[in-house]
Amino acid sequence: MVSEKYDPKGIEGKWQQLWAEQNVFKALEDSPKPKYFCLCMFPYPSGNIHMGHMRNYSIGDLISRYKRMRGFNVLQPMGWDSFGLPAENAAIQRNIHPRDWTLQNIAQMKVELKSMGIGYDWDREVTTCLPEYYRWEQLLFTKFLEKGLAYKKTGQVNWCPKCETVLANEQVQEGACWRCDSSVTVKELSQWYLKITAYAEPLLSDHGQLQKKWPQRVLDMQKHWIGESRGGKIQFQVDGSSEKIEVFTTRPDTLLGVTFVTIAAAHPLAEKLCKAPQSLEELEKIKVAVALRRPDEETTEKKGFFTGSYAIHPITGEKIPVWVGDFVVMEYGTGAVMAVPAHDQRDFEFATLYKLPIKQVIVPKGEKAKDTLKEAYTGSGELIQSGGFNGLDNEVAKETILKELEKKQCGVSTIQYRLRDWGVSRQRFWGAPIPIIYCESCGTVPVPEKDLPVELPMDITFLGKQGNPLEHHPTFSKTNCPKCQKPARRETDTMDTFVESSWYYARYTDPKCSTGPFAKSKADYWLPVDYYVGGVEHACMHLLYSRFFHKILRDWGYLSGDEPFTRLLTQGMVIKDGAKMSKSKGNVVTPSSILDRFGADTARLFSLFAAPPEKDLDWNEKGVEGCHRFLQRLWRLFYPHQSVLSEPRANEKEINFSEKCLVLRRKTHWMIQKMTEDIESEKFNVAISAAMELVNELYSALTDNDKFFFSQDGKWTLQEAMESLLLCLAPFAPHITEDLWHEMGHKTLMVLASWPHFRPELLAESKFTLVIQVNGKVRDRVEVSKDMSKEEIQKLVLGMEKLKPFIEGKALKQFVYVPERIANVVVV
RNA sequence: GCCUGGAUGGCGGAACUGGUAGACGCGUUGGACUCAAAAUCCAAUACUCGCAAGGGUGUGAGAGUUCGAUUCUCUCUCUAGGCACCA
Repeated sequence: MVSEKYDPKGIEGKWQQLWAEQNVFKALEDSPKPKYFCLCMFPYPSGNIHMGHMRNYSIGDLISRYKRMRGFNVLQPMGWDSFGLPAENAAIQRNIHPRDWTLQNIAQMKVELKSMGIGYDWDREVTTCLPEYYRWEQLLFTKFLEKGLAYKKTGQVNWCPKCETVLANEQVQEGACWRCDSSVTVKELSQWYLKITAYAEPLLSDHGQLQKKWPQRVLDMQKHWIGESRGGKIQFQVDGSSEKIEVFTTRPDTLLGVTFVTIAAAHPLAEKLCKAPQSLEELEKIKVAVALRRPDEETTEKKGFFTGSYAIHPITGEKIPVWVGDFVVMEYGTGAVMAVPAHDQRDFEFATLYKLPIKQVIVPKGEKAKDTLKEAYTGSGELIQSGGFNGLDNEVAKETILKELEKKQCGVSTIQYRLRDWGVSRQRFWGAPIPIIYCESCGTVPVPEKDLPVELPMDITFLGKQGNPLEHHPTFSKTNCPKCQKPARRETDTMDTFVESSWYYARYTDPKCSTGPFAKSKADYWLPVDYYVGGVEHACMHLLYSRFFHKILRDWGYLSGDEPFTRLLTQGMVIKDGAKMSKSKGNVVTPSSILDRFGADTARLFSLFAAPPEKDLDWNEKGVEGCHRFLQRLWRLFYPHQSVLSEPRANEKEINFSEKCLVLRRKTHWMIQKMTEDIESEKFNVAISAAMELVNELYSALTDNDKFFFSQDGKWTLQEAMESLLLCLAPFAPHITEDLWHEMGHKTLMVLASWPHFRPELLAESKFTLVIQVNGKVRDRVEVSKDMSKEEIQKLVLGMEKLKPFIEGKALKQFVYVPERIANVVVV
């Protein structure tokens, strides 16, 4: 017997246990149903579940449960992105091994997740800090090396003095470390890189497959991040030397407007070209200034100097001066630009400052060159002062000129990307060791597969400074060369944690595989992920790296398909009092406190109701209470009628429904339709409101006449409404609905029930509310029959008393009638 | 500066392909129940003029298209996120 009071604590644990005992969330590959892989971005095990997690997983579980009810074989796994800095910080502060700290946190968070009643297949749990996971990542790294897609490069890297670690460009935000916010400095280090740039083109072009299924802004952000520029590389011979300066330009059409060449201070030829007096000192000054420049620094006046050397224009053969400019960066393109001051604003400013010639070569069609330019003209037009190219449309000229240069073998059309290779070395302990051995005779040798994994040692001391403790470990770095067996040194750098999260989704398809990262058959069955939910902050890093790995794994034959995630939902942050919840702001509300007070169903319902999923959610205690109140209302709708509701349903055909029942049944089927559509279109907050409307309507029916539900048709109507409500709310509030479902007499678990079908014929009405306007302003409304013709409607409307003051004495200009909606009388 | 979103009551948010603006929830007010309170139930709730009937105004601002615009077009303001000497 159901108790009078809704007691979430009493029912939630009970059903969670039953679901677990009956293994309802276990995903197997031998189902006749179509597969559905629903995935939420896995958490970093920081200690406790926070509101962002709760929102994320409520969305994922809603989709998973909904799809299961729609007849899909659903896989929803959970795991732990468990390498990372906080574990090392904890190790330093508390003298505990990062592994122990991490595993404790995982245990704690798992308890919290379970108390939320999320339907995970826990048999597929993946923990990235365990050797059974990272050994495969190490294997993949050796494949990268073998395929020439991993390489070592010495260069300037971002160095965080506090974390004592290298940061990827992507991890530097406004000159500060993305995690600890310290100012980032520059340091020379030898680093491992993965050649993501080799996949720039497919990463960009496969966006076509994601259109409409991923948020447009994520696609846009990735597109800018990859930053494709089409243009050409053009060589300028250095006058009196065999050296060539290669420039990259997107505007080969302006080639005849080149009046000088500007190179970066870090350009390899810079020193050689500095022939003018004092030019070497100038070079040094600019080098230092550029090196100290912060990424977020505002651009001031451009600085530069003439080197004393000249280059030969590839078309005209003219001698043009070579300058060094601080605005030319070595990292992009070729580190040298052809300066066209008339058609590039930066070149224009530079030329104006140093009084260099400005030559116009493009003018709007039919116009002539201006006497003086106030700024660069970057628009389109036709070529002038360009010899044989005169009169050409500049878009056409781009190709024509490049072709001419190709003939002369001093130019080629290319595509330049902004994307840079992915530096994966970290001078950190708590990460997957890079499986490399340095041998004095054999050089850089990958650890053979049979020796994997390279495991992290347990006996380790954390100082909190002096970089990676692995370097100070007595034996870790000491090993023998796999090739020649001589003593050799093991790499002590570990991998960026983004490497783990780049392929974890695939590991879920075969999480215990001990012969490889996963079996291809399993991956082919489950992948791609059908629905991926997580924060938009991962738009450019995690989501790009995962796409890169997926293409790599496809090309190496590990799996099939071009893209890892078919559909992406980026959920907003959880905000309180106008700011993101954070410890420093002291505005944190923990999910566990909400679970204790209101239960999991309320917490989940509120997470889904308070805002559309992609928008920020403002945490509001009163709103939580409102959701709790709704569930209580649902409970109380059931309780007084439990004897009626638990009776077996009669045959619908034998019931003669009163008008009142038909109205209620219409609302029931309207709700089913509305909720189905709204869930499909990710408007979860609106879906919930439809259920609330039906509950309100049922309450009203009861207030009118409390004996209503004892009549045959009333009872049937209530049973149908209640059953539909429970089924539709099941993905939002699974415990209370499961409980009431069983109270209604069902013997099987609701989790496994089918989603209800709405009956269109019950939604049909013979009447509708006609809105009557005069000159576009609403003046009245009237109930009319659907089978009235336009003429009949017009006659009815024009004869209406209420309209008289607005139309009398005026001429009817037009009568607009939109069937079943609106009638507009236009008078003048 | 550039790119992409967004702007609707006191608040969170609804609104089909251009067709009743404000669903649903919160809050507020009033009522019922109660000795009383809480809880619950019912009702009202954009602003404004009016005793009322009824009228006027209203979706960031301004224009435009239309019988009719929160929705489409243009200009602008504010705001969030992303990018930035990218050749």
